Amino acid sequence: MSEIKRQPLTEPVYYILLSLQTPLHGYGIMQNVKELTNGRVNIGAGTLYGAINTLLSKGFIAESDSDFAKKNYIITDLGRDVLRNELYRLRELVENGERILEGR
Amino acid sequence: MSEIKRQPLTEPVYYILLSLQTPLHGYGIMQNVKELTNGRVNIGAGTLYGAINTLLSKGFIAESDSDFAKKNYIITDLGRDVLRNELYRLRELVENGERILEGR
DNA sequence: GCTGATATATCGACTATCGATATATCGTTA
DNA sequence: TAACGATATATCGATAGTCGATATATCAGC
Repeated sequence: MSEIKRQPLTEPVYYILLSLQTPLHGYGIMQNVKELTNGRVNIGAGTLYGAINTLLSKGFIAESDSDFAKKNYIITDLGRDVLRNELYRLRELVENGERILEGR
Repeated sequence: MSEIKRQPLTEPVYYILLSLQTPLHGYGIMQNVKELTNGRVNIGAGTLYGAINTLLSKGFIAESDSDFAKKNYIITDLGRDVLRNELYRLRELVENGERILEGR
């Protein structure tokens, strides 16, 4: 497994990548994440646009069908690999937590 | 739910709290986390001792039966509440990931 | 025309992480 | 007994991520 594919993701970045299975623009990501988490996760503007630039430069997302007012993004194959690995990592956290806290 | 009980935990802090169900010292935490995660999570010294101080000041852990060479710590009731909430948050991340990535 | 929602972007403050560095003790073994 | 690696605590600086505030502009409805 290459290093780049198994970096832990922060919660905002995880939800940004989950939101980009189909093309979506920045503001739409904000709303989508808020809805997905029933209002719990509110991505700040600074986080969002900073994260988008970082994800673009890492090749985890790409620009897609932007018009003059809205820039749309979509996850790349590399981004999907990273996201799948993150899901494994999260399952490990949950399993360890359940085993230790609930004695399973 | 009070604010302090639902702050997202970072991975190192999560594993530090999981390690302190029984009294343990700093270096023991390092080793325990490495073992729990099959070598994947390696908590740096700076992270560990910085996190211990933060957790002490927040009341999530407390000192317990230290001797001159080893300082032992244990999770508090507040810390256990925080850890349980973190487990709920992680399950939400996993469920959202599975639903969106695997169409469940 | 006014207002609020939509939309992108930058800034500074803050926090956490990490590896490097430092110091000291302990047990083994050459 | 001297040397070594493991144990153990602690600080430092570099880096990166998050957040809220601020700024700017467009768009729809009233």
